[in-house]
Amino acid sequence: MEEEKIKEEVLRNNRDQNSMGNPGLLFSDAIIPNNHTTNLFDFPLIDTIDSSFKPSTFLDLLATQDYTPSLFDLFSPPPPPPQPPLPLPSSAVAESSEVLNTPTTPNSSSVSCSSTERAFDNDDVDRDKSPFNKQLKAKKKNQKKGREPRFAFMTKSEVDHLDDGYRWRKYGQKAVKNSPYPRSYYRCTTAGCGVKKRVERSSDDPSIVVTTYEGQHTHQSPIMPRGALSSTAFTPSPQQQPPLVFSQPQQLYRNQFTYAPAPPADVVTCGGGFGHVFHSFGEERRLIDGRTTTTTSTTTTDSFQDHGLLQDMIVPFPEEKEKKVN
DNA sequence: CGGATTTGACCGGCGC
DNA sequence: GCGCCGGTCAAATCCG
Ligand SMILES: [Zn+2]
Repeated sequence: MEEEKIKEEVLRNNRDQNSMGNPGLLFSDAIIPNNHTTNLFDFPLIDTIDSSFKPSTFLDLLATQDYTPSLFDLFSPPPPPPQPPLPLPSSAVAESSEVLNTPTTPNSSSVSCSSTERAFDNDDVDRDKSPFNKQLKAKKKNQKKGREPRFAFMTKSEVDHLDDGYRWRKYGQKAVKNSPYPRSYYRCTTAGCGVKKRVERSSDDPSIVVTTYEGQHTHQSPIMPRGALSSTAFTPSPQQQPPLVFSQPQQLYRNQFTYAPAPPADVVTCGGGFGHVFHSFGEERRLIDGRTTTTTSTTTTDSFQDHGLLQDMIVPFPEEKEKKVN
């Protein structure tokens, strides 16, 4: 299966080259019409994620965050960097996800955004299982703008399935309206963990995968620290056994790094122009077929000037990776 | 044989 | 009220 994906990606790549007039421009082109601010970035993204999102919602969620900081605390554990077998020479990447790994690989770029948060809601799954009705189970969850924490990751990768260390079961796939690529819906297979995730490729940049996580895992990643699947005998992750949650309510990680691989400055970060809580975290990297992808996600809290941040976090990568040769 | 995918149908919300 | 749309379910299927 993966192979297929790879093939697909290859195809995509071709297509990309063909149809894309400006491959150099990454999402910036799509997402940020103006090289003006970061806010813009956020908006579009969210819009994409939530069809009927609208600024109000955005506000709402932000407000929520601001309103209940403790919630953050509750589920703060971001997708712990599973750190797959990454033979990266980088120094220790270590512990904090916020610590941006050193750009070991050329092909990586990332951006992120986040959204909503919601308190614990009992998911009442009392779906009626009437035999007569074909399927009348409507999940009453919040279909629209529920209040669960959501984190969107933009990853530059050719493969959809970035191994984030968790086990996912696909439960649906739908065509995305404005995109030739479908969106896949996954759910964490761990019992008691209702974390969901959807993965879709950017229509503008086939090489970018947008992964949206919903909820927080109530468990550690199933992947074992000492690798089994990794042929590499070395364990990248030092010790990833935090209690469960970060006890830091305000994890103001400044991890807003973005790599600018080829394009010098189309990087973007998300910004919350509303001046609210900022949240961030996460990063996943995967080495694929010689290609690495990195993702980072962040959210913002205070209205900040992405300017400075960007500057700070951007790691210009002059190195031109060997793109796929084909 | 068990678990993960696939895939078409269905559901609730929203816009018109 | 109807149709569109995103999201989910579940039966069938696939695969190790
Ligand atoms: Zn989970």
